Amino acid sequence: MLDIKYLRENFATAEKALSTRAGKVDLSGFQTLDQQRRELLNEVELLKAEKNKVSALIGRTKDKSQVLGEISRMKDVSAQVKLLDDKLREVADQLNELLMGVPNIPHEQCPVGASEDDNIEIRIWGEKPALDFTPKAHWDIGEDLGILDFTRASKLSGARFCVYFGAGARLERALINFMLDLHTVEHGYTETLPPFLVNRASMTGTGQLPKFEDDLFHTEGMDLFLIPTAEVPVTNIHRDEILAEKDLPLCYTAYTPCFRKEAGSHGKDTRGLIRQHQFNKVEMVKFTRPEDSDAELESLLQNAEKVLQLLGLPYRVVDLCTGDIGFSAARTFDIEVWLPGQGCYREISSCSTFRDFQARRASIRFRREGAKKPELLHTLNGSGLAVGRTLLAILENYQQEDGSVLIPEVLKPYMGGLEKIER
RNA sequence: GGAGGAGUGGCCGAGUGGCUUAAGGCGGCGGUCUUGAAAACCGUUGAACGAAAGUUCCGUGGGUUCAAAUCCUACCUCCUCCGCCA
Repeated sequence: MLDIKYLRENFATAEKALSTRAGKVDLSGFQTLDQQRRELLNEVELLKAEKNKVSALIGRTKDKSQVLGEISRMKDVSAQVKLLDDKLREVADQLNELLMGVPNIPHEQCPVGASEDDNIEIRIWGEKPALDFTPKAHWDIGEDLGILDFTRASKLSGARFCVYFGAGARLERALINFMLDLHTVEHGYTETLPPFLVNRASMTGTGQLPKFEDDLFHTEGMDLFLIPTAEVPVTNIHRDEILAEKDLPLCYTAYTPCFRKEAGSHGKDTRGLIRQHQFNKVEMVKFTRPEDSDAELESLLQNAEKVLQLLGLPYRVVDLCTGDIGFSAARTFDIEVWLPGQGCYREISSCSTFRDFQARRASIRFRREGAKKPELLHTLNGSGLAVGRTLLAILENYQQEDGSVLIPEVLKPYMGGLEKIER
C-alpha cells in the first residue's frame, strides 16, 4: 500500500510514476474519497467529543432528574454519531479498497520500459556447456532416465504435475538441503519452516490479495489459501509487530512447496517442469531499515547467484523494467539460468525490494534506538532458488551424450557420493 | 466432533455500567546516592489519525445504553477433559 499522505501531497508525481507500469492504474476517485473521509472524520469526532463530555457530566450528577434534558439530547447525538460512523466506514472502505489495488511506485533506479523486452541484462556468468551432440530437453532426459514421470502425474492430479523417482527425487531433496545449508551457514539466514496454508490477512499483507485471488488455490470451508511462495508466510511472521533496530536486518530462509493456478498461462510451457501447479522453492526474506534496503537487495541477489555459481550453472542477471516488475515490487532483479535443451535463458530466481509497501499493508515496523515513534521497515525477498527449475537446469546442462547426467560437485555429498544418474 | 474455561499495555495482573485519564507489580529508560556497581528511593515508560482541540484502540465484528474493558450476540484464538487421529 502506498502512503496516503504521500499520495495526497504528490498526486501528479505518483500518478506519473505509476503510469510507467504495465496495465492501467486507476487513481480517479482517490482525491474525492480522501477529502470526504477527512471531512466526515472531523465531523464525527467533534460530535463524539461532545457526547463524551456530557456523558461524563451525567455520570457525575447524582440526581438524574436534573439532567433529563441532556440525556434525551445525547440520545439524538448518539444516533447522529452512529449515522456518521456508518457513512465514514463506507467511505473509508471504498478508499481502502482503492488503495489496496494500487501497485507500488517503481524505484528511481528501476529502468523505465513498457514490457519485458525493455529489461536490461546487467551481467552474464559462466560458460555455456559445449555439447558436441544435440542437447535434449529435460523432460526427455528425465523420462529416459526414469526419474521424471509426467504421464503418471497427470493420472494422479492432472496437467502441470510431476512424479519424481529414485535419483530424481533425491536430487530435488539434495538441492533443497544444499540451498538451505548455504544460506544458513554461509550467508547467515535463519531457517524457518512456515505453514503452507495461510489466511486472507496474510495474503493481503504481501499483496496477493485482493487483486490476484484467481491465481491462488483456496481451500473449501476454511478460507485458507495454499501459499504461492514462502514470501507470504515468512514476511507475515512479523505482521503487526514492532521490531527493535538492533535486530535488523532480519534474514530468514525457508523451504516450502509453492502452489499456483497459473490461470493466465494456458498453453504456455505445457511440457516439463518449467511451469507446474506445485513446485519447491527455497526463499530468502529480509526485514531491513529503509536506508539499508538497496544494499540488502544487492547482497540478496548475490546470495541467490552464489547457488548457481556453486552448481556451475551459467546464468545472466536481468534488471526488470517498470513495465515488468510485479505489483508489490519497487525493483526486481531476475536471474535466468541457461537451458541448453531449450536454447534460451529461463527465470530461476526473482529478487525484489518492496520498500515499505508490504510493511505498510502488514503493519511491520521497527523502533530506532532511542526513538519514540516506530517507523515502517523495508521488506525484500528472493528465490534462492526455485528448486524444480534448478533440477531441470542441471539435467540439461550436465547431460551427456549417452543420456546420463553428471552430478555437480557440491551436490555429491548430498547424493550419497553418486557421480552420475544413468539408466 | 462433544463439554467446560480463558483472552486487559513489552510481560504478569486488578478491574463486572459513570473522575478508568486502565490500579499494582516486573521489565525498560532517566535521576538521587556510590570510587564504580548492586540495593534503596524518585520520576518516566503503548499505538493510530489530526496543525491543534480532540478522537479511536482492553481478542475481532455487531448490538444494548446518555455512558461499555465491564451487559448481550456472533466469530477467532488459546487452555483443560472426552472422542477420533498422523
